[in-house]
Amino acid sequence: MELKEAKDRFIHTWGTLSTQWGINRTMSQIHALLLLSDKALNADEIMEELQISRGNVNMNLRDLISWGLIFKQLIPGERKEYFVAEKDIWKVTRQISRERRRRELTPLLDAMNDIRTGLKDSEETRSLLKIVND
Amino acid sequence: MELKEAKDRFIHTWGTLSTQWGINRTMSQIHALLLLSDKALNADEIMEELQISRGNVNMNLRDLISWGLIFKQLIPGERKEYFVAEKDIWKVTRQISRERRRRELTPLLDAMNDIRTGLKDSEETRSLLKIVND
DNA sequence: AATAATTTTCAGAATTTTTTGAAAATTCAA
DNA sequence: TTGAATTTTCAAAAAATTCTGAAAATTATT
Repeated sequence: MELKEAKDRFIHTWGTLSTQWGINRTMSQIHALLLLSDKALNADEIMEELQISRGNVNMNLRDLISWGLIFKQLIPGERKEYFVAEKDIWKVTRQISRERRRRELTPLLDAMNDIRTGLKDSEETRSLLKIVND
Repeated sequence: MELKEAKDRFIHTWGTLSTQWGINRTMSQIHALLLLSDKALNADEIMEELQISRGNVNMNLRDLISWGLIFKQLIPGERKEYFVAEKDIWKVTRQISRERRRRELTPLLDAMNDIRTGLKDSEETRSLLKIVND
């Protein structure tokens, strides 16, 4: 297998599986592409490589940045913005866990808390409280 | 807050957040409903409670069973099938992790393995191998 | 200040996922 | 058996999500 083919397969697999984790396909394909690239890439290069629109690239790059998975890199003398991925796979994993907790688990726990404090105490509430308190 | 209201809120919150984790809303609402119910419920009761179709209930019940999160319970003298959820929240968590690993992580690792073994060795492959090997 | 390059936005289009509901299949009781 | 009760399937409809592309906004250059 050639390097190009291997990379394409990796990007494709990564993108397909991600949807099952609630992450959209393009976002993870861009992430994979940057993970595998040893140089920083700009929007046009990503569009070209993945055959997707500028708007799509732009939105997903910003998402990836907000997840702390990629970073802008300004290249002196270049007008365009370039992007690089965090390459340390363990940092990546930790960062994803941290963000998920912040974005999704915390709101759930808050909602549970609201329920707990708002709930009248009674014999009946036991099973609910047991679950909500864990 | 009344118990009924608290339960409804819990089910709703659970269902909303789940989509961000790649689990569909109905599946997690049914799960939440069964988690909170101290008696086993049948399809009609779930349809009624969540206002969804029979087909939808049926499919998602089977999904939940295949995830090991709920179980069929046959009630003597009853024709209908009843369902109960695993109530121990830690067992639930462990079960979800285990299933996700089996269903999603394993295929990813397999795909990576294919790439690794199929890849010609060369100077260029280093960065890819580094990621794939971790 | 004018203009050229680049990025961002977002309404509508395309795609994907979920849901419905009626028909088919299955199960059980008489 | 027969048929009534129940469960399962699945094509089509509905809903949700993602993507496009052109216009608007921003940023840098002359």
